[in-house]
Amino acid sequence: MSGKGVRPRLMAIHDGLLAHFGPRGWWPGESPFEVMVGAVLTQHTSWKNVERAISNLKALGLTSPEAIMKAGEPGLLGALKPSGYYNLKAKRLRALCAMALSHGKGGLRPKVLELPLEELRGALLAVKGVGPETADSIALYAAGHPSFVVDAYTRRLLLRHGLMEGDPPYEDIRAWFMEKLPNDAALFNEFHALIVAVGHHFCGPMAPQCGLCPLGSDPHLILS
DNA sequence: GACCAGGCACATC
DNA sequence: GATGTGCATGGT
Repeated sequence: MSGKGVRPRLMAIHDGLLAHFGPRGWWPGESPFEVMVGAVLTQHTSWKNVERAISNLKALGLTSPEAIMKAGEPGLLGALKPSGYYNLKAKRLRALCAMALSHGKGGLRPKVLELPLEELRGALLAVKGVGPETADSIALYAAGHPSFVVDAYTRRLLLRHGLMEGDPPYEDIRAWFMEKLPNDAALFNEFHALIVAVGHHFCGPMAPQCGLCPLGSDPHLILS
């Protein structure tokens, strides 16, 4: 879909969701580094389980890239267990930490986060186990860059509203949002968080029907 | 017991 | 390039 009416429509969706759900306060995390960890651990995993794993890491003092490298893979497995895919995530987490440390330390706010957006994104995407959604989550929520995060709910929202058609690749959807919306990290932050909120509301296990798919139960909210 | 969750890499056709 | 599969726990 093209046309000048798109931005107002997107903003109306954003505003409607904000009015309904309130500010989401994303990302839940005490430091940029904790956001980075959470971004990897939440891959295809509910946030509840990620919280347990993060809590385990904290209890073991594994709260910095250095500590996680020092712990080794086996030293992470137990803590990561509740978040699922723990063998995989131990590797991914360490690969991310190694990359971060290669750009200098920085403790709870690793130096790598100071890179310009596209450089940071490239560095993140070069890490095995960090795909576009994880990279953009880190760029936006840990570094504060205006990088729009696209997830499964975002896709459904666009298709449900007829804003895009077919099965556009991740990069196209991200570029589309970034072209239509003002370049504002705070807006991207809230918008993605609100999309996840409405996704949970309509598509989560509790929802009898999905409001973002053609079976929609309450289109008013997201069509407003 | 089936299905899903704030993905990603890799194999195969 | 499109589609399929492994990775794994915890809630509904």
